[in-house]
Amino acid sequence: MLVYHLPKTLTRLCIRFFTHPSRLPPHLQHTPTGSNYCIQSLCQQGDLKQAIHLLTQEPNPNIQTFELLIHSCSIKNSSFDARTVHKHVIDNGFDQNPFLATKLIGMYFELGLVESAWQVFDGICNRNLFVWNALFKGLVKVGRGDEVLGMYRRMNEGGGLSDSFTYTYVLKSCVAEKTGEGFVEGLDRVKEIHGHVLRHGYWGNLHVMTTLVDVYAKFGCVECAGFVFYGMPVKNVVSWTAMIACCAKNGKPFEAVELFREMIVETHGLVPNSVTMVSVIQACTALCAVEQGRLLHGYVLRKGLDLVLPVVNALVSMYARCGDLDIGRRVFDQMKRRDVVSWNSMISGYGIHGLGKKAIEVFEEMLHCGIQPSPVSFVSVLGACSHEGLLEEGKNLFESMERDHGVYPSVKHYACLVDLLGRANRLDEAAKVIEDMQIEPGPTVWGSLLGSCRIHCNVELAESASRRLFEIEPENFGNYSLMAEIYAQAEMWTEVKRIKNLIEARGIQKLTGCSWIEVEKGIYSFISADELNPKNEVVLALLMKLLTEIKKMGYVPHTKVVLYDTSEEKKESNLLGHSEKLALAFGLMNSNEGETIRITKNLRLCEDCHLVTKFISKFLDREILVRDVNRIHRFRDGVCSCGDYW
DNA sequence: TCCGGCTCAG
Repeated sequence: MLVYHLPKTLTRLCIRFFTHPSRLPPHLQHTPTGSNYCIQSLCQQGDLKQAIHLLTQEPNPNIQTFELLIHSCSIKNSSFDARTVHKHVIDNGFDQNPFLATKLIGMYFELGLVESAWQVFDGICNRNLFVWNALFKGLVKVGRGDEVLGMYRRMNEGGGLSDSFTYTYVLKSCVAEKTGEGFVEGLDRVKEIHGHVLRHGYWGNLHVMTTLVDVYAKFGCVECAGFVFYGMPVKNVVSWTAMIACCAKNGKPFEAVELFREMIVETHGLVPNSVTMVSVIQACTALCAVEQGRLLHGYVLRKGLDLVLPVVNALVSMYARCGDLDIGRRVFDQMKRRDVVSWNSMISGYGIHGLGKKAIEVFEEMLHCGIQPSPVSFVSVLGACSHEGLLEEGKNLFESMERDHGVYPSVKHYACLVDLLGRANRLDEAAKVIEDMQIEPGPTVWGSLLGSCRIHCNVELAESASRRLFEIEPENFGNYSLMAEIYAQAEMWTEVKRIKNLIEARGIQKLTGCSWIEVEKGIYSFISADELNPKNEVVLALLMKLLTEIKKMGYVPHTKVVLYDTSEEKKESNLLGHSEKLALAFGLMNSNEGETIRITKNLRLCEDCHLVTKFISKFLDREILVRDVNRIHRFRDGVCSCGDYW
């Protein structure tokens, strides 16, 4: 009875109690307002079924009621109810209401019912900007970015003006499109939209500009991203983070860490958030900078960011990939909550160390905990099998993917399988797998086969794989160098020359070897040089001294990896300039006896460097850790953890 | 009244 006298605003506050018409105050019973209250109340309590039941009896539902009903359908992920509610929207004459149309479009995209979303959009005569934006947002969400640009043009032709939201969606749609229609076209579109953004005066808008930074980053254009970033009149944590992530993801981890420092030192009041931390931890992972990483871990703990799953996941991965697998495991074990990414981080951590059996163990533990494996879980565990040569286990896991877990093998999984078979010298079987594939093999799969051919010196199969690779990936230097290496191993020098001519004729950019090492919390990079750089004089002197010593122990330079047809002497000198050797010598000069040396390299470790590092680890009784693109090599007492099989 | 930017596993 009290409610009877309450003013309207207070009555609204009481809505949550009106879960049934009988609970309404008398003056609201059997009135449209009362029924609306009941439906809204039920939606808020999550009882969608009952709400819809009332809806069928309600003569006059209003816009707010429908808004809540639509929202509930998204939350409950119920397509059936969604269609019922939509039907009622139409029956009640709201089908031309732009507000509800926006909500309906959002709902249908949320439910993955793209065609229904389109129908709502097409049915609206007077579309306002919200309706357009809902369409763009939804299309990006469901990965149909390729349909955005055409609609954006149509909107412009119809005289519609964009706002900052429109630009962020349209920009993101270019990324979604990147994989589908080609890289260059996508990038051109970003530049085109960039022009629109500037012409319409959005150059100072934080959201739009940050999206631009991110989108350029996703295209790998660090320069363009930097241009936008440094041109921003006002920056906040998010824009800084976008730029840091851009560097971290695009092979410039060093710059990422520098930017992080700059952000903390030079800006006032900008506090890194969890996303910033994830990005900079990722950069440290790339650099094998575990000391930096430890400092960041401390910061994470002080700020209570260790409750944020992605942050801890990034830490687990950082320790594991930097060689501190045990610490990674400890962080993992202490997690209160784990998602599939946490598990995958741990699985791939074991994999990169060549501990396939441990990786399988963790994978099974994950299943036991009721976590549904993701496609990445299989990439990680199959990769781990491959590193330890666990052929049967790997094959069984591959077969179980679809059968037991409903995960369809993608090219990456096939690449793992081909690698697994190839490394085990089952090259014909590997080739058969490719032949029987239901999907287009693509460069990763052919690349796996070519890599295996290198291990087992199979020139014939390598030639057929490389022919395909040169066709589908004409710009990838790695393929040419791999093939040249295979010819060099077989001492087919004319063919080596032919490949080198091909590289020149096609104007392919050579990949420079680069190694990083952390010394006293500073990070140093070394670039491989064909000519010895006098700047590295001290480093080279130490290196030569070491080489003289290990030659006495039986080291013979592995000059076959040098693809120049030149004198043995010149070849040896070329080997000396490899970045990992320079980094190693630098590390030895700047560390204490007994300290582990950690180096990371952007390419595959060459046979000669591998050999030299083995000898040096024995000669100086040092543990040396080298992470190349594929795995971690732990050198101890003249032996490498990879078993010379990488 | 309706919508935004940056992150972890391969």
